[in-house]
Amino acid sequence: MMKANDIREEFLRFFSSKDHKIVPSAPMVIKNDPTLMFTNAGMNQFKDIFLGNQPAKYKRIANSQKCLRVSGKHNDLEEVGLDTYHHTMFEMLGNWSFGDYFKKEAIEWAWEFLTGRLGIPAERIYATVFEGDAVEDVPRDEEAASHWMRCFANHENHIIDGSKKDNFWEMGETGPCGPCSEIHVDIRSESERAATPGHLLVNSGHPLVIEIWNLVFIQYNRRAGGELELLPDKHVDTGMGFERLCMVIQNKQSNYDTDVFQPLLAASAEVTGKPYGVKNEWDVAHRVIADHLRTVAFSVADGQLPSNNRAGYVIRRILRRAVRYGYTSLSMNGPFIHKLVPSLVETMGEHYPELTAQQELIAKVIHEEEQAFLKTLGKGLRMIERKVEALRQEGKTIFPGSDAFELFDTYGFPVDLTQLILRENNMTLDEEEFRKELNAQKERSRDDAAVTAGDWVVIHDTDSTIFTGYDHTEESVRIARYRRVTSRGREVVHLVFDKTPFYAESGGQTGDKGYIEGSGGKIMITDTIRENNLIIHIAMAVPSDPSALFRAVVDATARQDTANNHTATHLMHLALREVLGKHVEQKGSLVTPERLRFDFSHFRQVTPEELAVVEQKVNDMIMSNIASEVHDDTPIKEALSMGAMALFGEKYGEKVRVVTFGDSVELCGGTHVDHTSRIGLFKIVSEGAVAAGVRRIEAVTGRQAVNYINEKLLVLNEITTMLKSTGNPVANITRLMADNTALKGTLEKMQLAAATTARNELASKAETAGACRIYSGILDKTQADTLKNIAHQLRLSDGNSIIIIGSEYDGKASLVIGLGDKTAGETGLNAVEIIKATAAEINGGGGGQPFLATAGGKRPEGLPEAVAKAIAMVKKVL
RNA sequence: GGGGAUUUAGCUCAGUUGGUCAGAGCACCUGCCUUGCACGCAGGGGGUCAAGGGUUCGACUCCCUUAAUCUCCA
Repeated sequence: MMKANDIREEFLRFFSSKDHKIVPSAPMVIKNDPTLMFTNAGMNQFKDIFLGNQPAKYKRIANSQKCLRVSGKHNDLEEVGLDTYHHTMFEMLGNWSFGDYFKKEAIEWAWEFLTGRLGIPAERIYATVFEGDAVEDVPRDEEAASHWMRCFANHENHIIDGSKKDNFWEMGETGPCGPCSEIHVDIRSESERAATPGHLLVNSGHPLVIEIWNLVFIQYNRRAGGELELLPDKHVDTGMGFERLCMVIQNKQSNYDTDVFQPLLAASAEVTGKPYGVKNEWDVAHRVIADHLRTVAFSVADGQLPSNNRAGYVIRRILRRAVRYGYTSLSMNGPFIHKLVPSLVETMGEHYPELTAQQELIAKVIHEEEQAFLKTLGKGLRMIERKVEALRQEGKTIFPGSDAFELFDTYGFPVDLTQLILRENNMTLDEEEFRKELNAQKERSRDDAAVTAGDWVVIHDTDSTIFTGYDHTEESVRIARYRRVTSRGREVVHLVFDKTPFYAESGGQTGDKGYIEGSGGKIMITDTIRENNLIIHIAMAVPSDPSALFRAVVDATARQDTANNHTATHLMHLALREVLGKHVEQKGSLVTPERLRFDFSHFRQVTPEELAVVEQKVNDMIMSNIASEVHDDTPIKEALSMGAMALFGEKYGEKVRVVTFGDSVELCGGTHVDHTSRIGLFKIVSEGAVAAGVRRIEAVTGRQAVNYINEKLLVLNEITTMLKSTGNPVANITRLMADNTALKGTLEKMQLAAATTARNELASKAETAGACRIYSGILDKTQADTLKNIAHQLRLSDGNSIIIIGSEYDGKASLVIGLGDKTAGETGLNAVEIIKATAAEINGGGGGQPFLATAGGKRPEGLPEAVAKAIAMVKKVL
């Protein structure tokens, strides 16, 4: 039997023999494309070539690409596990032609590979061709059909017309597109095939009559208005599902039965104690776990950790889906998926060294995520139990959809789990209401997210922008093209130049700001971003004459600050590896003019001592005034042999830019200082954790570092000045704190004593009215709190008391009325009423409880009046 | 990007349309009893109630802003 690894090799060898350049898989996580979070098709890394933003280096390319289909147009997540062929992550084998061969060769070679090299019988193969579409005014793809007719010895019923839905491929709303031709294979048994001919089952969702290869013939461009225009260069883009191909070649009925998944399923069965192939519910769960583990592990290896937004959140949800299946179907209520990582590394680590290298991190991240999710599950379970109990008390059996939605929306408690629990309690969910709430939320998000991009207006046709910013911050430029983009009612303009000194956000370094200036005046550039390889300058307006020549000027101060921070990041990376060890790998980086932020793999806290050493090493390198050495267009192999640190999950071309400062050698496209001394000073500001096994350091350099230290020194100076001491401020403060606690103790005692004195004095002057005793008076400079205290003590010690006291403090008047328990209960007096009536005298307001009320006012002179009035009020009742 | 939620002692969390309310369990310290498998008893330390404004006689509690974290939707 041909092993999966052999099949992949055979594919690459075959197309290599047809003069194709074999390229490595791009990372799964996409960094420079706002329309796409993950690579979801083999063609993603060649998108710029199709769009005409970049010339093709090779006319023919073939590869195997890691893909993820979990968001956007292709979202297979909820299907995974239920059947035997959906995956979140899969490998796509593909061959490409960029303006080179077209339909004839693409079809002939596909045929030759499948039937000749892999020996798939011709009678089991079916090909579809585009039937044409009247609305689009596109005819049937006769060209493709004629080539297929020459392949099949007996083509009757083997060439099938397909609709626009299945056989017209589009990348997105706009852009390159064209008809496609799919190859389907029938792997049913002889008897089944005799009973129902295969061509009737093509594209009908039969699990054993499946599409394995899609040949896309890109010949049109879809404009924003919806019309199609013919492309001058025609391209071929093909994709063949690797796991499905393995299933066909290995004579299996399911992708999961191939040697790609079997070891994982076996490990899952082992760890959970539930064998595969015994019970459908268990099997579904095992498949979910095997698939999702692959996805999460590769994602972490590519540098994308689970997090609470965007791509990271997608990864988190995938892992949670696996945990949930383990929890409900396999009774796993503790973390276990992380235990399967070694098995994955064993089967795929050889071809994907990034898995092996980061095995420990992957397992640790997964473990932590499992624990966190099990905790939210536990929380949700408690909430749902409370609600179920409340419903039971009321004798209801329908669980409100709004409650289920709240559990789901706010607490992340899966709705199918809610339903499961309700079934166990003989209750049902109001699903309609739930859906209504969900749709309402979707509506809100859609309204908010509306972004409309206009067509590019081309002024000067150029292949790609030349970046001159490594050497210049000013440049005379022409606008190559522009477009207007509206988002949330605000319009911005995207400008592309023929060449530019502006650095576009990339590799963690933020984009340059600045302006362009022409005869019509200045236009500010607020940011520079990168879409794939296009450098886009974000401006507020289109110049009056876009075809004119402009002077493009980068904000040089911000650029210098950024360069300081970027170079310092490299130096710190090196220092961290020297101090902590070689396991330190960059996991994220942000370089702005203000500061730098660096995330890296490390399993413990970095101690203050280690931080100090790192900081010292970086400052030593700064003071050594090391000159930069930059090698553009270095072959990647040569760069790596120079000791350059390549990052997993980063896409590198064959030629790379190498930035060297002494022992620090990195592959980097960013802007740097020419000598390290320009950085001036490096200061670490904070260190902390961002995820399991990942630490974050924030630091400042240059002017910002000086500011930072000055601010700290200012505080220290203030402290020493306040202490009036030249000695050690720490010792002084320690002593002060000790004194403070001691003083607090004495003060408390004295206050108690003063309050007791005041109380006694009030008691001695107390006058009797009926059954009650009135304690009244004006105390000397007493805080409202203390007054309250005294009143409270009096009312507790004497149930028949009426307390009316006031005092001036800090220019303000306070008044407190208290009633003993008996007074409050029997006389009908209410402290709140009294205080409200009397507070006017001190020009204030008040309130409280019936037995104790307070008031504050701005007129201390009114205090005697207020007290007298209160006494009068009380006496009237008694 | 939008909606919802959370933030109180070292940890896990209580805190009633604003009012003697800053608490519990675990952990920690001291003493006693005892020596093991969350031992028991007594006493004790520890909190700018995320940060900053505002309303109020009075704010952990109400309002606004900010931050971090969680969560759903895009």
